[in-house]
Amino acid sequence: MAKTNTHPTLSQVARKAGVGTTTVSRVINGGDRVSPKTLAHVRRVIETLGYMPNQAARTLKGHRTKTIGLVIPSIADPFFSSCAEAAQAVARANDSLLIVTVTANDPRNELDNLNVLIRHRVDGLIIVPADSHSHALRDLLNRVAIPVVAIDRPVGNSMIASVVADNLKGAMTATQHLIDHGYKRIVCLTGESTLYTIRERMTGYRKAIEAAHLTPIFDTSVTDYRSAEYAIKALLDGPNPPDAIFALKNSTTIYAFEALQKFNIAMPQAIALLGFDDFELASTVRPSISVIQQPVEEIGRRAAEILFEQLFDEHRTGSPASSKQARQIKLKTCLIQRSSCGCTPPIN
Amino acid sequence: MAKTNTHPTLSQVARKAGVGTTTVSRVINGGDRVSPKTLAHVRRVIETLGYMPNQAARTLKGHRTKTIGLVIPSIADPFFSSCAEAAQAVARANDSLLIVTVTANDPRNELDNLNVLIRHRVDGLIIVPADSHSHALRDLLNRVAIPVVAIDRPVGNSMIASVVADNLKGAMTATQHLIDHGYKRIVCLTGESTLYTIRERMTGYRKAIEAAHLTPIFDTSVTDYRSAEYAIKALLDGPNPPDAIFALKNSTTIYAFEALQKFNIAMPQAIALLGFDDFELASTVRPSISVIQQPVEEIGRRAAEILFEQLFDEHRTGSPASSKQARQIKLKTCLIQRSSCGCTPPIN
DNA sequence: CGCGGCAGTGGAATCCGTTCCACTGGATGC
DNA sequence: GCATCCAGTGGAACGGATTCCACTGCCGCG
Repeated sequence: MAKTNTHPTLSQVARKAGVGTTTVSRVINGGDRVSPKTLAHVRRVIETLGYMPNQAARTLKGHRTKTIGLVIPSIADPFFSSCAEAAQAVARANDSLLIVTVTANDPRNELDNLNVLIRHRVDGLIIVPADSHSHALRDLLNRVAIPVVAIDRPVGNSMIASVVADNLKGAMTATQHLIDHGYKRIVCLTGESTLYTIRERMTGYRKAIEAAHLTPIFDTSVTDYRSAEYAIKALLDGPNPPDAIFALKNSTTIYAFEALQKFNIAMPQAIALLGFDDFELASTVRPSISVIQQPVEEIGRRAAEILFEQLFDEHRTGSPASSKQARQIKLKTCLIQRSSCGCTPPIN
Repeated sequence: MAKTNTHPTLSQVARKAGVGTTTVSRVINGGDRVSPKTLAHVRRVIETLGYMPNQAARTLKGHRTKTIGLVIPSIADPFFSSCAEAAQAVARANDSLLIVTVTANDPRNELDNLNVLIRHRVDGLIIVPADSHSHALRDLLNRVAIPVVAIDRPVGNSMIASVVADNLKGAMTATQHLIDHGYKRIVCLTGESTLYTIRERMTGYRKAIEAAHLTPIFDTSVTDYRSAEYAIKALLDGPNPPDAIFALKNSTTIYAFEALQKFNIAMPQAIALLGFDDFELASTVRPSISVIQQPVEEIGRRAAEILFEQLFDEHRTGSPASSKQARQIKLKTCLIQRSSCGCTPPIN
């Protein structure tokens, strides 16, 4: 029952310490313009009372909330959680709190989440737009006058800064790599193909294939283990069985890998496998899987850094800094050669 | 330049709509006690102005912030991110915002994070205590009069509710399973052994081993790939090579698996492997790895549910509900039989 | 000696929703 | 017909920290 249940307030501290509220406020904000004696005394009172400033009251007055919002499809997805962790670190370094909300790629959730964050008056936003072309999203982001950075996918037709992996080039590199190693019938497993990233990767694949005068082969049917088995069986039994598989995302890669295992199809002897996006166990499974690796942490980190830069500029110039064209950053991907695609892995 | 840069306020809405602030407040809170005509009119004005209530001002008056805090070691760890996602869902269902902060298991970060959350006047807390016996932590949690639920690890010597997996029984089941299948020299790979969960698992292992009159063999040295190779080589070259390995956590399981692969040691013929904590690819690698599975989502979900129950009780009774003894919930783990430990996996 | 200036301090207005209370006018009850 | 009640509404105090401005001493300089 020692619990007070109600937080002490600044003026209670002031009264108990026999000083004015101004002084207490100064003490909790660094103690400038306060005599050392008063400082120590007030600090002691704060300690004994267990006083903690009320953020809501602060926010109400000053205009920075030291809070930024991150809107992602899922926390459980390693890609996004790594981004989140990197952004967190930057936020902390800037003395800010990161609030993460999840959309499950549903534009309605996305709008809800954004509304909540805006109510909380976040200083800025990092967002993975569920639908790159949503009007509602663009309108909302245009209306709130805070810095926004998109990651993983840009927001179409807008002045919003973005940090994404160069999916197109990555896919080209991957495809070219397979071509260079003599593969001729390279099938591209897209999984769901509505997302921006997947479409970029599809384009990259097509470009490389066409440049080599080969035939692009797309399969959009693989969305789980079962469909992977089915699709791979169909492809192998077909008239022109593929000699390589390029899977455009993690889950698809794993489904394909699993199916190939099940059919006892040797990788890379019978079929090569190359995935887009790295995952921890890609190097542990046998054969280890070659992949295009995205700079996950860098995406989160850069996005947060750009956000805080914008915040800083805004603070300096007073107005919603938009002088320089919104930056569209594309980060290089990296081909990780392992054993699933016909090239000797580097000695390990 | 269409941007306003400053959010419209409730009284601006009121003025523009030609009504009182009270009425606008009622409209944004559901529209009770407002005539349909006024309601529609005010709604229209809100729409055109793009008005969004300022959460800070709300918080300042009413006492609920509709915000709960989650303090975990890492977002990138699948175990915790799954917990977080489950807790998120419950929070959303209760119309609350979940704020996730990460400690990297550092007690200092933990205290910092808690302070930030308390400043923000979260209604309640879910926490993975970095150090179960920290005085500072207990004191802080005792002082703030808000509901707290610990997950994964209980807070020692306190009245704080907790939701954890039954690590001890899980480890006993695992060990017993190995014993039942004829393994006699079962080595236990602990990895870092300071954490509560690991210690519980160690105890479970020891109990089962001793009940079967076997000799417990602990190895605490495995913390990365290299050390796993070293340790396993040493064990196999030793006088009494083990016939089974029980790894107490994910990373250790993977390191051990990798090392066994490298040495071309057949699982489970030469050595059985059983891990604690499931991971997505445990079923994909060859051989697939048997594990003790924790009810990850359930931990997050139950914790959040208990928190909201406490919040509800508190709301009903007015005071920090602590009538019934703080609940310590232990959730059952589950043995997932796959092929790495000498038992035929269920037909799949 | 007198005045500017500065360190140290406090009073009070301010930020923006919420909510208690008071008020109006029309409908209902006896 | 008069008292009651209620739906609908607005005024204004309130919550807690920040911050502008004003005030008091005291030092130093001319």
